[in-house]
Amino acid sequence: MKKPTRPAPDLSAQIAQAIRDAIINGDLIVDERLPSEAELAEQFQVSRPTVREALKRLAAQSLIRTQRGAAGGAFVNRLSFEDAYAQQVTTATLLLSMNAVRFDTACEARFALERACAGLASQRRVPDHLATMRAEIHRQTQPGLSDEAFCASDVAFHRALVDAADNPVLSYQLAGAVEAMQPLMNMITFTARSREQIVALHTQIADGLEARDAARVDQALTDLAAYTTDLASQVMRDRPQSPAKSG
Amino acid sequence: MKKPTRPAPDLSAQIAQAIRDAIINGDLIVDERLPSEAELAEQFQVSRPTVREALKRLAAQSLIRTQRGAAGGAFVNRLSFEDAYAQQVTTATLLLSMNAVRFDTACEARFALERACAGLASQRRVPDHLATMRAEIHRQTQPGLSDEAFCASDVAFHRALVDAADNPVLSYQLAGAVEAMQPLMNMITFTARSREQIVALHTQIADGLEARDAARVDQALTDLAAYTTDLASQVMRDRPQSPAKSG
DNA sequence: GCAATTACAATTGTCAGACTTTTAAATGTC
DNA sequence: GACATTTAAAAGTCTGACAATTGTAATTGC
Repeated sequence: MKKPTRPAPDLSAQIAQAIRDAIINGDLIVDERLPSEAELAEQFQVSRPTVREALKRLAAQSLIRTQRGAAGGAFVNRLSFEDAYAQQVTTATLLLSMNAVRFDTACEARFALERACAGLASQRRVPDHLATMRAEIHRQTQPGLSDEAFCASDVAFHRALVDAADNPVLSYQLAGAVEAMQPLMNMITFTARSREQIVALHTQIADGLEARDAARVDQALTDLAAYTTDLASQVMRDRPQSPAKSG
Repeated sequence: MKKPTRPAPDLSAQIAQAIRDAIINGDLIVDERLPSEAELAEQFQVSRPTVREALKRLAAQSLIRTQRGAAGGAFVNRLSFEDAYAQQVTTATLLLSMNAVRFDTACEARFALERACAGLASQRRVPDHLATMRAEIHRQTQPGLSDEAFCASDVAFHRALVDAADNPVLSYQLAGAVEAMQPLMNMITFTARSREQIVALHTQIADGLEARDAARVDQALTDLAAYTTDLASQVMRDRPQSPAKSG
C-alpha cells in the first residue's frame, strides 16, 4: 500500500534543501556568510562530511561559494547572468541529446524564440550589433570555412541579434537555447549552395534591423527556420537514425 | 603579478567536471552505471569522501542518480524535461531576485516569449487547452480570490497557452520563465478593476486561440504586457524601492 | 613609533577507517 | 517450484585526524 512517494531523501539532500529554501526565502541574503561547517553540523545534528555534501550540492548550483582560511566559509552567491547562462547551456544541451528531441522540434523552438525578440531588436539595435552581424556574415562567406566554424559563426550572429533586444532576461534565455542547439546544427553539412542561401537570409535580417523593419526581420527568420528544417530533413533522409522495423 | 585566473579548483570539483565531460561527450551513456565510490576513489587517487562530494555535485544537477544496495551505485540520469524545468525555475527565480531585475524588464521578456508561441498555439491548440484556459478565466472572476491565488491562476492560464504550442522545448523554456516571474507578480495588488481588465484580455486570448486567429492573440498579449507594466509602475510609484538621490 | 615578520587561530579541504542501512542475489528449506 | 534465510555489495553516515589557506594579532627590528 506504499504510495510511490519519494523514499526519504538523504540527510545531505535535506540539509541542502533547507539552506536552499532559506536563500530563496530571503532568510539568507547575498554575500551573507553561512555558519561554519562545524556549526552547521551541530545545528543539523549530523557529521561534518554530511554537511559538506550538502554544501557541494549548493555549490554545484552556484548558490554558494566557499573560501578557505581564517575569514573563510560558505557565502551566499549572487547568481550572475553568466553563471545562470552556463548552467542553462549545460542543462539544455543534455536535455536535447538525451531525449532524442527531433531536430525540427528544436529548430522550431529556436526560431520562435528568436522571432520573439525581432521587434525589440529592431527598435533598440545600436551600430555595434549591426557591425558584429556584418562581420559574422562576412566570415560565413569565406571559402575555406569548416562546418563547425560556420555553425559557431551562426551562433555568434544570432547571439548578436538576441543581444540587440537589450533585455538581459531575454538574452539569458535565448542565448542558452541557441547555443544548446549547436551540437544538433553541427550534424548538418553545409554545402556552398546552402551557405549562400543562409548568408542571404542573414543579410536580410541585418538589413531589416538596420532599417528598423521588424516585419522584414520576422519574415527572414521565418524563412531561415523553414530552410534550416528543410536542410536537416535532407540529412535525416540520408542518414536515418531510427531505421524502419524490418519484418 | 598573479593573473586573476581561477585558483585551481577543488579535487571534488575536478572529478565532477571529468565525469560531467564524460557524460556530455557520450563516453557515459544514459542509465550506464558508474564505478562504485571505492573504485572511483582508486581511479582518481583520492579518498571516498572526496569522490562522494563530486557525485553530490553531479546529483544536484540531475546528471546522475544513486541507488543503495547490492546492485546499486551511481547511474547516468536521463535528464527529463521535468528535471530541467524545475532547475530552470529555481535558477531563474534566484536570478531575478538577486540581480534587482526591473519588473518591466522581466515583464517585457515574459510577454515577448509568450508571443513567440502565439502562432504555433493558434495552429495546434486542442479543446483541452481551451478548456483549461476557460476554467482559469472563470476562477479569476471569483470575488473572494486572494492576490496569490489570482497570480497562480494567471500562471496556469499562460502555462496552458504555452503548452498549446505543442513543442516541449518551448514549454520547458517558457514555462520556466513565466513561473520564475511569479514572485515579482505577487508584489502587485490586483484591484477588482484591474482583474476585470486582465480577465477581458485573457478572454481575448482564449477567443483568438479558439478562432485560430494568431494576430488577435498577439495583440491581446501585447495589450496585456502594456497593462501589466502599467500596473507595476503604479505599485513602484507608491512604494519606491530605490529612492531618488537627494541633492 | 612604525613597519616587517612571525605566530596563531579559524576554516575549508582531504584522508583513513569503521559502522549502518538498504537491496539484490545466492542459498537453503519445505 | 515457492518461499524464507543468508550473504555480499554498495551507498550513507560517523569519528577523528591532518593539511592547506588566510586573516589577525603578537612580536621583533629599526
